[in-house]
Amino acid sequence: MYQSPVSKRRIIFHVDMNSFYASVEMAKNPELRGKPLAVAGNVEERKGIIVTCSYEAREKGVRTTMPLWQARKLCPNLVVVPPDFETYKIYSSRMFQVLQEYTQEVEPVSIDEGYMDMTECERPLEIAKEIQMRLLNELKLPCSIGIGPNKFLSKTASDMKKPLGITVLRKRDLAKKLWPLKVGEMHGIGKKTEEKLNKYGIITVKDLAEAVDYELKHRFGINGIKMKERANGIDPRPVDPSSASDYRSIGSSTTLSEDLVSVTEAENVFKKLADKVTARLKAKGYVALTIAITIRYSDRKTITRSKMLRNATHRQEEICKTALDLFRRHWNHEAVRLLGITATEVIEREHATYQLDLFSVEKNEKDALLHDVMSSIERKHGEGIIKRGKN
DNA sequence: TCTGGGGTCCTAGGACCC
DNA sequence: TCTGGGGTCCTAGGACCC
Repeated sequence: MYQSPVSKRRIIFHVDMNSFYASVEMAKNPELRGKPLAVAGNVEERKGIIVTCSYEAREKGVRTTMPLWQARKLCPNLVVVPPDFETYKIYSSRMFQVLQEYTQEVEPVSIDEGYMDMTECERPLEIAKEIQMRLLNELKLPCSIGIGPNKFLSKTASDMKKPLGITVLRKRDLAKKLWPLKVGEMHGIGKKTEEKLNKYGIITVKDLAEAVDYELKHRFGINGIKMKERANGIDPRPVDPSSASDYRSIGSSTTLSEDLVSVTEAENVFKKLADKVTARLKAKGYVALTIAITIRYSDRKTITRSKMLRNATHRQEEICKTALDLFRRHWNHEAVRLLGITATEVIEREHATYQLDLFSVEKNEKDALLHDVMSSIERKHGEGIIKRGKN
């Protein structure tokens, strides 16, 4: 039988920081330790939701995404602090620095979790303990570590014991540890998919592991097959250290303090959103080929509308104008709760092709001509335009 | 007094081309 | 005379995760 090169037995760690934002706040300010602490968005009631909370707060029933007023009702002495993302990023990079001392094969998944390929490690359990202790002693941050033969199992393992857990999940443990769980507890299966699976009589992970391939394929597409593989402990995805560094999209959105009902108001919001998106594109050296907007109405119905640009851009005015055009064209005049701008199809600026070719000027009509002329003026001023290209 | 903001990936339909 | 099938691009929306 053909043996793929990745069939070598692997040892994968999943390191997951416990209530990361709250833990950083406590590391920063030790007086907060042992208190029911919540990091909550804008203290304005409408935006006030729990982003993360300490285990002391969880004991009282406080949960992530819960509105602040509700959390305070459950836990009257809740200490609430606003998020401080700059500090979280600093702690995050220190955390990853520690992980990188053990292997170069570290793949950050989010600000507070990552995979490590520890296949070459002789004593994984001891090393996991060492990493956990170092993060706790040096950064004052607790974490859970899952150890398994692939990403899915290590991720599942790290979830099994929190806080400060170390859990090994081997293939031979599947029937005992994974299969009794409800399918919704599997990473990657959310509420909707769980409901759909339940409808077909698939309740536990064991049911999924034993389900008939063609039925899954028929009802869930390629994802159905993947779900079944995971339920059987199969996951060939490699740990990819480079995957975290490239973005697919960069966006910014805001829930308004009051519903908005005019284009003028929308214009003001889009200006600020475009400022943010522009700043972040520039900071990362990206330009965008497509601009999308999100409109959420007061009944929470949400639409997205997008437009491709002729030239990749990171310019605030162009992003703002495109967003506003989209808004004018698609807004149904009902009250708006949230607006967002997302730059998608982002590419590194230096990799984009610079050009102002006669062909496209001939092909496109007046506004293209105008646009290109404007752009060429900008280029003289060092702004440079970037042309959508096929390379 | 309900429910933020940052993302990723997948699907599906219509337009268009060969 | 009257219509195949494949591929790609673009747009919209949904599900999921942290």
